[in-house]
Amino acid sequence: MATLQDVAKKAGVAPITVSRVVNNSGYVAQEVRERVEAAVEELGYVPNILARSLRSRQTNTLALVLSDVTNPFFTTVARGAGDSAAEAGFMLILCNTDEREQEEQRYLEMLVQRRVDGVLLVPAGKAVRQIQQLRQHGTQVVVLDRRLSEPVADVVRGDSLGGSRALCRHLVQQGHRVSAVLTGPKQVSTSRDRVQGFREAMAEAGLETMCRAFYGQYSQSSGYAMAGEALNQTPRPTALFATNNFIAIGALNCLRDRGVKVPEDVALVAFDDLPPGLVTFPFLTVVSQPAYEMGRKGAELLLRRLNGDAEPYQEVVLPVEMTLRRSSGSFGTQPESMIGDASPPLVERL
Amino acid sequence: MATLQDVAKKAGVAPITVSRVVNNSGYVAQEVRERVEAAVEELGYVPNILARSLRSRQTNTLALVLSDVTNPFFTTVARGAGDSAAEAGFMLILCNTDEREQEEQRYLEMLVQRRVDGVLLVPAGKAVRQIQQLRQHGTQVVVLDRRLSEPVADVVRGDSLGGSRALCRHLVQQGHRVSAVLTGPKQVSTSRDRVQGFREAMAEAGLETMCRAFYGQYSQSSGYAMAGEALNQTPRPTALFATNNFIAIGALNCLRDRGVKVPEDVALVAFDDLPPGLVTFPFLTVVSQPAYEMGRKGAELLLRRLNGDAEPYQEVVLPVEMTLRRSSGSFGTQPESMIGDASPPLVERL
DNA sequence: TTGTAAGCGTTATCAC
DNA sequence: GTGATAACGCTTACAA
Repeated sequence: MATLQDVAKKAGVAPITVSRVVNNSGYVAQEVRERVEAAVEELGYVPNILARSLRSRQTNTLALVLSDVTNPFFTTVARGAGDSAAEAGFMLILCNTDEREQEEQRYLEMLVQRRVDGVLLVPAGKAVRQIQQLRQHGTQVVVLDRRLSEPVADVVRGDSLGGSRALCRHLVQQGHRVSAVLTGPKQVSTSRDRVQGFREAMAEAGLETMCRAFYGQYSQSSGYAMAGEALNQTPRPTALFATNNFIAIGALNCLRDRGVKVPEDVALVAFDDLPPGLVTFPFLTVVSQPAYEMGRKGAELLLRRLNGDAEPYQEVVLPVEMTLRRSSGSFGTQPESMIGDASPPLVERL
Repeated sequence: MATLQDVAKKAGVAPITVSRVVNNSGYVAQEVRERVEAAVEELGYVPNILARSLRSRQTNTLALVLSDVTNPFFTTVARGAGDSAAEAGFMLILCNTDEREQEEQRYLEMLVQRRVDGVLLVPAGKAVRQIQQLRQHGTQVVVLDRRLSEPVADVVRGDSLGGSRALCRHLVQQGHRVSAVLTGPKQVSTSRDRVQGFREAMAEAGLETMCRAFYGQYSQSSGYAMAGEALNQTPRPTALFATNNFIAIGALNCLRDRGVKVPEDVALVAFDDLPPGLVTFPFLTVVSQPAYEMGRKGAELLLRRLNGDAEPYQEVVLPVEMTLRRSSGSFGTQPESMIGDASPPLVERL
């Protein structure tokens, strides 16, 4: 494989001159430039970014560390981040932690070794120490989706508290008195915030003693299990709040297996919509977050930091949107025709 | 940031000795090893993989170049590839081409510059030249999801022909005489193969003159448009075959907007299921591919190549699975209850 | 079992 | 405008 040196020899110039032509930096006479370009062409020269990065201390690479791309919410975040990165000429490394702090730690170490310029992190745990370590090694960090206990990095997240409060107020309005929230791990801020929104909405209605919170995982199986537990309570809840899409799906499966009808017997609302169109017959009342925007904004913020922006850390809270559908009984109790249902759901921007 | 040299000085050994300790390669006396490890610890030394890669000509990095992670099929492929890579200590770079050859080319060039060890490619076009170029630059390639016109790389793909044949035979069995296939770009092999399967099934039943093929994009909007065109044909088709999930969704929207009921007025079958559970009320009769396996197998094959496996190129055709559901009329014409429907769909392994 | 010397392919720095 | 020189941090090849 031809190197910059080879090109220099062939063009009869110094290596640095080739470098200047290739990178369009510094002054190069038109005549020399053409000679170099011809040599590049002839030799099929492809610059070695590793060598460049070693010297320049810039890899033009970002990483996105999240729990699972397979979750449609994160899929969309990944696409947004990827688009931002590509526009800036950066590549994006993807890492799935499955919400395990140990995996996260392992990936972060690998990323520092590779000298990625920045990391978009959806932290599985507290993350404060990890972020400080990254920064110590010269790696910038922007946190996505989740809050930090201390302001050690920029954060881009959705309005978990407001969204869940709206969703649960809706349940109260629908006449539900006994309800339960099925949520993810306690150490994840979205999990805590969404429970908090639930609590606040119930407290407003004087129902704090009538509701329960179940902590588990942001997974279908956990959603299934938690729904089962919730249904065993007495008095039995007439409404369930699933704090993410996977929990909602698990809960739905549990309800079906038990012969509990939604929304006739039990209402179900959830955080995170499935991408519009992906579901043929949208059914769940949800609060959805601007996932694509989250990925995009996060990457943009990160890139700005890399360009030396030294503003204090900021927390960007993106607005969420509530969509009322059948699962909370908002459209009567008769199943609608699966096809040809033209009545649009009610959408409220929060 | 501490370097290997710093560690060497602190431990009173030569740099190469530190290298041996860090990489667990070559002989190092226990006593020396401990001394080095202490120094590593004390200085917070993190190896610089860039420098290592520059010398060793290995980046321990793979790339996955596909059309759009947002497509649940590719999301799952990405997860499979990511898991394989992680197990081998490799990182995975993700690139979205949106089925544009120019973007693909741009990404491939960037990947060569970065000296990734291997590329998992879902080619937007013919790709033969691109693959040869990559290999010329020392980058291994495994092609996913799509066939190549010449055997220039390993291929891991699903059984498009067999799957679509089965799906379309099913349509014939259901009594459909006039039908149409809505498919992606002509230059993509899956698109051609699925049309071919459709044609073969129709020919078997002597219906070749009663069917039409519409080529477009693997997108919702294209699916919508093609369904519209198909419905304008006379005689109007009573069955549509969408060759991927996005086209199916677009078609479904078109049918709904036109007040055409599925499956009463028109039957719809499709390639690619949505991940089980992701859809609350599965409705579409589909052939689904083992997406996770495809990503995993592809990455494994690639890693084996990197380890010097010199077998001739192989084409791995993964079996697909047909699932009969309501959209093809397999379960009668009455909409079933959306919840509490315990009757399992019919699944056939091909 | 450990070390020396050279080089991987660039770019930063400074000089002309 | 162009170039010489050194350096980025590591590993290969060979020697001791």
